[in-house]
Amino acid sequence: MSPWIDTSTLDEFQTLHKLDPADQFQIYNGLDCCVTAEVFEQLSDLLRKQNSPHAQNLYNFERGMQGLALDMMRRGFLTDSLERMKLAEQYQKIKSRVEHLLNRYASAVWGLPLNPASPKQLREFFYGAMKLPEQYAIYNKRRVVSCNRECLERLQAYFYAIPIINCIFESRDAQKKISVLTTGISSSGRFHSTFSPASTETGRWSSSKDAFGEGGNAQNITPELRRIFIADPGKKLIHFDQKQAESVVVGLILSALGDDRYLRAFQSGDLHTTVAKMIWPGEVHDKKSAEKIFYRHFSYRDMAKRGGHLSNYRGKPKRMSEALKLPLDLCENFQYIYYKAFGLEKFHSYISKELQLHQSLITPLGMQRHFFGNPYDDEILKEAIAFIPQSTVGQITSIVAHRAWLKEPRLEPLTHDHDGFTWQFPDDRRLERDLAGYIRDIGKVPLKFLNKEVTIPLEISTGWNWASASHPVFDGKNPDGLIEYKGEDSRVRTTWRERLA
DNA sequence: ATTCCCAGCGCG
DNA sequence: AAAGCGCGCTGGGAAT
Repeated sequence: MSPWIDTSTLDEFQTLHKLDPADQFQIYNGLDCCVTAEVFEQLSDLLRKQNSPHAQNLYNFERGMQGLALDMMRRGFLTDSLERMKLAEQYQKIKSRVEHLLNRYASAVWGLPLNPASPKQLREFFYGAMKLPEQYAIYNKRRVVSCNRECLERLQAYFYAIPIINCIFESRDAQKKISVLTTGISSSGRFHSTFSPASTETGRWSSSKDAFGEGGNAQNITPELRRIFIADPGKKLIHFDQKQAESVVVGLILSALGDDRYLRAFQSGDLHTTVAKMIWPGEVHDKKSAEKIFYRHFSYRDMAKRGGHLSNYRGKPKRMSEALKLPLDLCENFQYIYYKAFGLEKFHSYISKELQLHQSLITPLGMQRHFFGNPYDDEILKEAIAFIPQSTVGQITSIVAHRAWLKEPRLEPLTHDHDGFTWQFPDDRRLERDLAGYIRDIGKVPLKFLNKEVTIPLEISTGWNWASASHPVFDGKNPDGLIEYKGEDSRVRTTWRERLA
């Protein structure tokens, strides 16, 4: 028999800690339920007083996503343990080797070892011991002396620093991957994440460690590591992504403002390839040549995508030249042509005007975001310019996943990555065709902005691991990876057969 | 020994 | 003066 406890007068030290643990848990439970209910009463009151359909819609929308999110969190994503251990070992070897080498270089310079993960040591080493000119990066609108990748790349102009910097890059790359491969995968070999449908400014989902502190963010896994993520035995992955999604939304807005050139460029072919052709007319003439590697694991097309995005969202040529490793004059020229070709300044000035009139924006899907900063400030303007495309695309993904979750139990939800979503389903060719058709159907989410309407096309792919089969990093050696589904997939699960043999 | 912040970096 | 936006995690290192 538990005592009556009045929590409004409960003293933590005088009373609570003297109760037996069962009673303490009861109190904890009671507070968890009752305080939540009290918060709800207060919040719904606020919502009523605000009398805004947008706020109520957003609340309903995000609340409705919780079941789907919980389903994904409980299921987790199976990983290939053997492959995972092999990769982790491989990166660990690379890391020890380059760090050994790095320490030899460092000893020669300043008689001490050098930890490539320590910003402090790196600064002292390059700008102190080696006397190289200080390089700056910008964090949180602050300009600081830094040794991040861009800064070190600039230091490669000093030839004697090149081998040292290369060691640091190799070590950092390896470490990043090791941490994903080794941190907290449950004993069943599954990677679990928390998915939060209501934690971002834009209405995107966020992903993080699971409730037990294991697993991690499933939204920042590199193409290379995605190969570790596999379908359960007897299952196959099906994935959609929204093609050039944010660009379409920018195109929709421009079109509603009376300029449909950007939307037309998208409708007449691959937009990012078109942009790549504009930047590298000598190297890129079609989609195939656009997919050649340009820098690290980025293709020309990837770079064009980033350059286009950056320019759409008001990135300047200087920033672009650093991000895309291109000469400044080329970027200035590119952006001049790009803006002129598509009339992007109309998009920017429209957002600026809305911001100044209302201090808020409403997306084609009815999500409203308030901007509390100075509406004449460029910083707020940039947030606002990025808001509508980001929000719209993220919410479409959620809508499609939610529709499937309500109606199609054979689609087991696994991950949400902003412009795309991945499920697994029982590995059967007829079912595969039906489900691909089903996703294509529910994937049609018309967007209306002012007087214009557009629907973002989906690309559907299937496979047994989460990496693209055709991604350049695999050099054609990922036969089980995702490939675009065009009515039939004649493959069988190769690695699985080898594993059983 | 633990907590907190920063720098750096992955994804969309 | 110049700066795309949105997230979350790790390791280093200072603070507690």
